[in-house]
Amino acid sequence: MNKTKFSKEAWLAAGFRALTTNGPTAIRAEALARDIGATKGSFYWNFDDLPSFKFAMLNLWRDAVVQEIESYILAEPDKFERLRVLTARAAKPAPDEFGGRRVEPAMRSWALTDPAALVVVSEVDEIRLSLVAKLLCDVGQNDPALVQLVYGAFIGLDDLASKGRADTGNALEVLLKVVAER
Amino acid sequence: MNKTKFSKEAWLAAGFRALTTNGPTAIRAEALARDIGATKGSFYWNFDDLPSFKFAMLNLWRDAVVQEIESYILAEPDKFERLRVLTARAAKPAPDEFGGRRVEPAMRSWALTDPAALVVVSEVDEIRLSLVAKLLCDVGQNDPALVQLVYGAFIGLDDLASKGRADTGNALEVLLKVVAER
DNA sequence: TGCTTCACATACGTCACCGTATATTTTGAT
DNA sequence: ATCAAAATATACGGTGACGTATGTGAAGCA
Repeated sequence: MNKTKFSKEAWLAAGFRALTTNGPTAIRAEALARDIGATKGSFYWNFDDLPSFKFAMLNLWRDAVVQEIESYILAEPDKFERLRVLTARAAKPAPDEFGGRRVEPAMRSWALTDPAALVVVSEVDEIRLSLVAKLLCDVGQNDPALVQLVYGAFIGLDDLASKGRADTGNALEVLLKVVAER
Repeated sequence: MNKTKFSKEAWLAAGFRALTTNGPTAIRAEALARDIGATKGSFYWNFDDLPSFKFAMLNLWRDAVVQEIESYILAEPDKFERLRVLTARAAKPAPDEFGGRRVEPAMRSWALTDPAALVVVSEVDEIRLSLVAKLLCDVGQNDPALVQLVYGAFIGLDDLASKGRADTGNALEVLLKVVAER
């Protein structure tokens, strides 16, 4: 299928591995090359330079997030089931996560120091905040602060989970239960 | 007062500036030296090497967190007021934050890639989770998932705030209001 | 004044990385 | 089998960092 020895996808996957294990500054041409058993030559053939490679990573992630939302959550017809699916996805991140490790905290961490990453993470936040607002609105909850609370908990619990602490699923379920009782 | 030109404190403050603006890998002897107008000589006189400098940063932060809890929250006698103070501190982080920027997200980000940082962040999480558990217990809430939810929201909203998005205070207040209604 | 120690500055060798330029191999078309 | 293009490898100059070794001005004390 792959005509070439090292596809763009292979390079990008290596990029996400580097990002999740050693942070954004670990995204380096020569290090990635060692990882996949190639040399810089292939990297600079497939990508113009490091910034454009990182740009490709960021776009890939945003597209995956949008895809995830559309295929898992919006596909669910029932209002309440949609919220349940949301917490379930939060509890156990997509199994096809790049590189096998949790990408979300790494992306948010990246955005702290890289303006290009901040742009994309902000776009994703916008998308997901709108989604949460809509889902909550569908079940009769219109408080904007509640939207921020749910999404904030989503983010924070993911961070705690990445450090092996929180049981994300239970905690978010409690929130939904509490909301349902209003 | 300072007999020496460049105190350990000045170096550590520069370290936090570097961390918050450019991430953990920006904590470099020569870069910090340029920042405070010194050279490496002073750095390696005051600290053994980079790992021990980072260790000093991590300890300083943990001590500040403990200090913060003891002086602001535990000092408050009223159960409910303690919770309110907690949300207030979350909304507007300590004004004496190192380097003038939000340290919390940077520390959690650091912990993603540095085992030494993970140890200290985990200690801090332990301390604050116990604190939240106690505060909630004091007002009659014993659900462990609720503790995780509150602390998760605390973390996540801080991250969102660092990206200029959430109004941390309002969101956490909503949570407490909801809890109070149980 | 001379000596020592402190608190830095400077000089050095090494290494990892960037991006470019230039081989070299592999693939596809004729 | 030949030739061109595609895909990857190698070689290079330059930069910035680490940690060590050594130089140096100022304080403190004789």
